[in-house]
Amino acid sequence: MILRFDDDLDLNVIAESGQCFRWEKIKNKSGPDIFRIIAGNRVLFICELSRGEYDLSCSENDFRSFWSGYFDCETVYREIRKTVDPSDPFLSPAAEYGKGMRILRQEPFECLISFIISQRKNIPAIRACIEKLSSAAGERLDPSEDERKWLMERRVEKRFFEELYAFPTPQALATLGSDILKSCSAGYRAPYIRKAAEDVLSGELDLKGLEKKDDRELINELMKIYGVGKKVANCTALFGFHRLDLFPIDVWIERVLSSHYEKGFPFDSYRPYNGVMQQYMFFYARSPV
DNA sequence: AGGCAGGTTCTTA
DNA sequence: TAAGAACCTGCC
Repeated sequence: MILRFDDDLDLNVIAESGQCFRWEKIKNKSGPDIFRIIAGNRVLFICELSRGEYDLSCSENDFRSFWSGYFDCETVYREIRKTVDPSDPFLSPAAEYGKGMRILRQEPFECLISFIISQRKNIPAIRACIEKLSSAAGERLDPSEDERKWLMERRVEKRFFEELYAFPTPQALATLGSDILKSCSAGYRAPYIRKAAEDVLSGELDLKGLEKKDDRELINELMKIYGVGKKVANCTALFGFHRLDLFPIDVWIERVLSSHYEKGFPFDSYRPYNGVMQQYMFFYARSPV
């Protein structure tokens, strides 16, 4: 389907934002690059044809029922971006550089496990680990006939869609052999992953139930999970529970805060969207220039 | 070769 | 309560 969407949506920015780890950019010599997105047990291929015009592999129905929510199409990020203080010497250029950023609505369990994995790993390593886990324990994902047709027409190489795996369910992760878990490069995080999956499976950890808690209480609950500290809890809440005001502080943001905000970041000015500001700052701080 | 990468837990004072 | 060590693994 063709989508016309005039709010901020830059696929390159989101793919490199560090909020999601299963976006793969498929380079295309004879047209716009195509992004393959795996979310839960769904896959979507999408590219930007021209400014504000996107080509998606899904049906309009699938877009309405799932992807539009995933991309958080209801929220107008352009308006949030415009609230950035133009005289802020760091955030202002950061927001300009990160124009097109959105906060995806990702699935809480997938998010939780992904950010547990992320500790002391760089982004390529996080991706690799999640891919290994998914192919070891995830359900096989097969594009529909229509999607295949879409892919063939655009000359997408088969290796990009012939063997895809969903993110593993709590059940699958809880019962995965620890030797296999280790072989997915989970390292010392393996017991954390196992325990979190077991707790969700047993009902001791009720992620669905956490949705009604306020931000403070949600963070509190997430931090009770073995292997989840302040940073992972904040990332899970921001990206997995769509708590747009939460502001995860990792090493990159820490550097930004200490070098540009000695007197403190103006959180009060950006409520309830401090998390969006965090994404601009993170993306800008990590930019090659 | 040794340090480091989107941290957290465990130990010690 | 706070600082420091230890932790898997892969990549420079």
